[in-house]
Amino acid sequence: MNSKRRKELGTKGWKFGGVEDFLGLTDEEMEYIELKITLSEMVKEHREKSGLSQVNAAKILKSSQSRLSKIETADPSVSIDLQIKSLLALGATKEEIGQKIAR
Amino acid sequence: MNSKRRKELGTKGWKFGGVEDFLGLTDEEMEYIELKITLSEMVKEHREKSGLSQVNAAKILKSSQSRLSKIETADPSVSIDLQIKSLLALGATKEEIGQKIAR
DNA sequence: TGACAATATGTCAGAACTGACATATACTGT
DNA sequence: ACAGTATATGTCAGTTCTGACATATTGTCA
Repeated sequence: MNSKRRKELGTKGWKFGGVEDFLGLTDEEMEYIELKITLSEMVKEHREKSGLSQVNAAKILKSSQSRLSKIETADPSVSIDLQIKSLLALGATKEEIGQKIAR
Repeated sequence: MNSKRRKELGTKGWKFGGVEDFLGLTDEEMEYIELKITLSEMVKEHREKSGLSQVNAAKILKSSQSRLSKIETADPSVSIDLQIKSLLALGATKEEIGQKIAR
């Protein structure tokens, strides 16, 4: 990740733990963000596979189109918790989720 | 799960989505809880493998002994988010996490 | 181009989560 | 039984996340 991209994340609401701020994420922070991005892609895939718009899928999730959009774009205001609940609600299994995370 | 156990969870702070309340968890809710329990076991394993007490491990996590205990007992007040951050901080990799979730 | 559907972004009040503390219970060795 | 260590449980003020709404942007088709 170059510093331009990092700055971009920074200005969009990502803020990172300690001293390193955003000129040097720890491995741990990197993995966390990567994980979140993986899950966001997975939600989008599942939704599209079901032929649903965000508006309709949001109803299934008992949420709103705007939040679903944020889920699918790995917005910093979205927790991994919500991403996983969304995946399960869209019919993904633990197996699928784990496998995608692992590789 | 029998209804006694379910009641126990109910009284301990677990509360489940909709109509079914706790006489009939949806698959989705079951999977969510199972996932949380899996992660809680994983945190404990990792900590013990490192020979750390909850007090010492909590320092690494920048949290408290009591919260770590809750993480390891899958307390309803703990998010999957926090469990995953904890695992990463204790040195687990995405690969390990995914694999454990998947099987 | 313009109308329409889909997705993205900004904001905020209410809900859920977090770290910290106090306290309780369990486990070990003496 | 007692002291010491480890883990569990209850509570709460402060922080973060959530759903909803408004609005903006992007994509599609005639």
